[in-house]
Amino acid sequence: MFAEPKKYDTATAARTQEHEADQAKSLQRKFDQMRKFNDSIPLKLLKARETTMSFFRPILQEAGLTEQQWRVIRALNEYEELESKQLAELCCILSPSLTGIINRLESQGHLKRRKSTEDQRRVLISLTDQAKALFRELSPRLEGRYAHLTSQLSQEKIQQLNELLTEIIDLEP
Amino acid sequence: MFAEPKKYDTATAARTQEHEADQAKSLQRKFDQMRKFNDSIPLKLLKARETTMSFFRPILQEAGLTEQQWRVIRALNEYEELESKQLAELCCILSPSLTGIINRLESQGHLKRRKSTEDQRRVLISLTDQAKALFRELSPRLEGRYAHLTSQLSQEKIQQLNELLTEIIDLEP
DNA sequence: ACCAGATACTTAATATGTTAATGAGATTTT
DNA sequence: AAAATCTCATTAACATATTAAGTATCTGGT
Repeated sequence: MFAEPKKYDTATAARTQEHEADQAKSLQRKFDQMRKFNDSIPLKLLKARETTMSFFRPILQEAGLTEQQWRVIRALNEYEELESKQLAELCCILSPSLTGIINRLESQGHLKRRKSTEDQRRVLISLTDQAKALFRELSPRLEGRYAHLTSQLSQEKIQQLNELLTEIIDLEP
Repeated sequence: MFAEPKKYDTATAARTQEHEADQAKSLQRKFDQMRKFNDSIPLKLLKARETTMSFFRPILQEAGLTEQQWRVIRALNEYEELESKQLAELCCILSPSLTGIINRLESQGHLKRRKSTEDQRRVLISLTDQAKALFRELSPRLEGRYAHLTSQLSQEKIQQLNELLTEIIDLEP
């Protein structure tokens, strides 16, 4: 059995429908026997991530940082110094994107580049004192928001979710 | 107790480390008592989504479609005709992005725009026959990949994951 | 009927995502 | 050792994400 086919039901859309006869048909699905648009793990992962990020965005925005920039700073705070490639893998950011992010953070005085002495191809990246100070300032507030987020689910659910996500992450196409 | 602090351990990094004495220190964490970089729900959601999308990307790429474009086509295939705003909410795409996506899909002949007769502000969007045909061609292959993906987890885990994600999606910051 | 405010979509500006190609430096092969 | 190959970072070209501002249209109160 499938769940009852829910019509498009955000508050806005509900209001919209009343005033829009054009769409009487569009809100009725064609094939209720097929997998629904919303019944998609990738889409739900996207939406879930969006919700979780909304907990942190205001703080980052106030600090003038994007979420990707914060990920980079956070990773460097933990590992001291990393190659571009390592940073990319840790932060889940592709190399070409990371180049730009590093450029901007560098020009803002948040991090330093140096070339590896042993392999001139590799670039080693680390935080400046300024960025370390920024991290110490923002981190507690963001951790507070993280606690607020996780406190709304039980400890078991967090555990479950972590395990499920880890399992998915390790799947191979 | 915390898990043992894992060093950065992708295959590439492992190779890298051997040749890179510069980083002996960087791979050792500073404060092992704090929440780890990788121990983050938002990051795991991002990585999990990335893994799941890797199941579909080759097919979409071969068809010359981005994942966002496919999301739009898929939604329109189900709802026949939608307003820009409804489409944005369904697909989890912000209006400004959607404008561009719609423009490109329209110029490729995949969809049609028309203005609502009752509210001149609203734009109603629907698929062309060409796009419907494309959907019928791609859908089975993509559903096959989706089945391949879900078959690697038990039915219960899929169920669990769906519930957990739905719960997170509905959280309010 | 009028007007202040709300709504839908678009534009603008900047940052990032994505794939392909490039250039410099290392590694392997012959 | 020289050539072919591989690797890392960057650049290029295009698509999308994000926030703010703009335009046209609609709504509700007066």
